[in-house]
Amino acid sequence: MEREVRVRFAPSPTGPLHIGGVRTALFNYLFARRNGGKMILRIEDTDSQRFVPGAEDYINEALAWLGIGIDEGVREGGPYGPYRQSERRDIYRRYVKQLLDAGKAYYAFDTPTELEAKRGEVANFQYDASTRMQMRNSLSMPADDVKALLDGGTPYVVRFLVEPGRDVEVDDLIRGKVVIKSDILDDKVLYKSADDLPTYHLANIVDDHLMLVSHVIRGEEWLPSAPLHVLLYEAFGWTDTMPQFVHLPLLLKPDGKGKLSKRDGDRLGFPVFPLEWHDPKSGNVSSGYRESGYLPEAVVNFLALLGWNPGDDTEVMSIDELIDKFDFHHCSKSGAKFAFEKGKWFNHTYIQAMDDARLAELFKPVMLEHGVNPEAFSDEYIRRAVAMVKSRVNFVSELWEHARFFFVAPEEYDPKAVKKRWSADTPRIMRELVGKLNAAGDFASAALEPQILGWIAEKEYHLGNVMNAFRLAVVGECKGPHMFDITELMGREETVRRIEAAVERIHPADE
RNA sequence: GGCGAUUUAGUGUAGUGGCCUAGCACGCCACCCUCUCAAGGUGGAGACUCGGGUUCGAUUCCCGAAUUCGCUACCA
Repeated sequence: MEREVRVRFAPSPTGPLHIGGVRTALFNYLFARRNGGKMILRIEDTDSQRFVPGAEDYINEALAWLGIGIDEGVREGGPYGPYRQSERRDIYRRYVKQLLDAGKAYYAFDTPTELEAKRGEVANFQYDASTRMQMRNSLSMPADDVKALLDGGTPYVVRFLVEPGRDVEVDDLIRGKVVIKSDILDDKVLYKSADDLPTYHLANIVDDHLMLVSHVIRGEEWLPSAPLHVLLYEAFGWTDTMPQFVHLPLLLKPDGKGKLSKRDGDRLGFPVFPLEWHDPKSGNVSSGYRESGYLPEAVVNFLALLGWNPGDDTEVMSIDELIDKFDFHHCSKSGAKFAFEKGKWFNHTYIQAMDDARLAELFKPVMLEHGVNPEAFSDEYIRRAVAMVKSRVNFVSELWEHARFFFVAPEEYDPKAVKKRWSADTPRIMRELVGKLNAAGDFASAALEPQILGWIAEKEYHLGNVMNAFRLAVVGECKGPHMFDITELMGREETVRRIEAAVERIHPADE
């Protein structure tokens, strides 16, 4: 019978959550929801050396921003807690002892310095069946000596005893069966007495087992250690409930080589973190998707399509649609270069589809940043202004450069446009235009347009020149939405004021 | 070096032996639309890593090579 789907996202709080980690979290979430299962967030803080304060909060906030819901975790609680590994020491100790008692693990007293020296003198040194008897451990030393060291409080680690000569099989949902020889595996450290904490491998297996995890969905960088994990399940006698492994392809640098790293973002001009991160140690600030103006639903959609597809040509999908279509059958096996250009397009697409009122709300802080108080304008005015220019932006922040003229009269005029569209005769025509605008009854776009166009035709003026001079006066440059839509929103008074100001201030380039 | 994974246009991908003169999207180019800039519409350039097999027939199956990536810590 099928067991309940329970997946976990298990980041380690050593810094801000990376966008690749976000993708892993997303796939876990999508799979859990698709199968009516549970999503667990487990904090893997077994490396006391690399712990970074604030990282855990960051992880929670980032997932919340993206809409990746957690069913069980540090904040949410749940029946299999605690969900922070540093709080599970008792549990790990018990299982380490179990392995020790069963002879599947042993004590090792080699210091890090000794190991380092060994690696220096022996090429490709590996702590395994071929070398362990030459090292200082409970296998190579007399029992009395071991006991003495232990009693004396000598720091030690517990290593997993890997039996050589075996083919270890890992069944992966994306890659099929992967077989490796146990000979090439080393006796991994499972536990370190120095901080009374297990390493990833032990904690991971114990927790996944205890938390009833059905599918381990993680990045491909874990594939090489999956055989070790299989061996661990065997050693504990848990093979019948061993989770199904799924190793996701990695997110690669967009330009050259290697997996996407924290440095790449600022180097290539796109964020690699969901949220802005202020490093507590260095004080460095790394940009985030949220602060860069990305919409969470766009980020989710974009990320979902990096390494997965719905099996058809559909690309724009809400998170609910993604959940509905998600499966591992359509996951690709190879790493995906991080295509941030397409990410922009997704954001563009989501902005177009967004409700104008919501977009206007998102735009208000941007106005404030540019010294314009949104309170000085009606919500409707802002909403309509934003609606008119949104088709040309990828980000909410870009709305400003396209819509600023709705809020601030031009202070200067694009010199190239002036040169092209503002001739000696233009001021006269513009004054005439002002007269027409003042005389016009209805200032609505549909009503005003035929009147002005009619006047231009009647006078046999050059349509392009007049309209562009008009635009130049009102907008400050020759671009933007339909001219009469602009004037309708701006109103007669402001339109006329701007034309008069332009006539005052623009002097056609001499010669 | 060892081990593993991987391989369709610049990028993300569809494709499970004939429907492929290889589809879609981003990006790029052109045209249309148009008072401008976008958006939108239409069209275009652009790919099955290579070499052997298997087969009547391979992008699709097998073998080999190459490529790229990952792992190789008392980090995850």
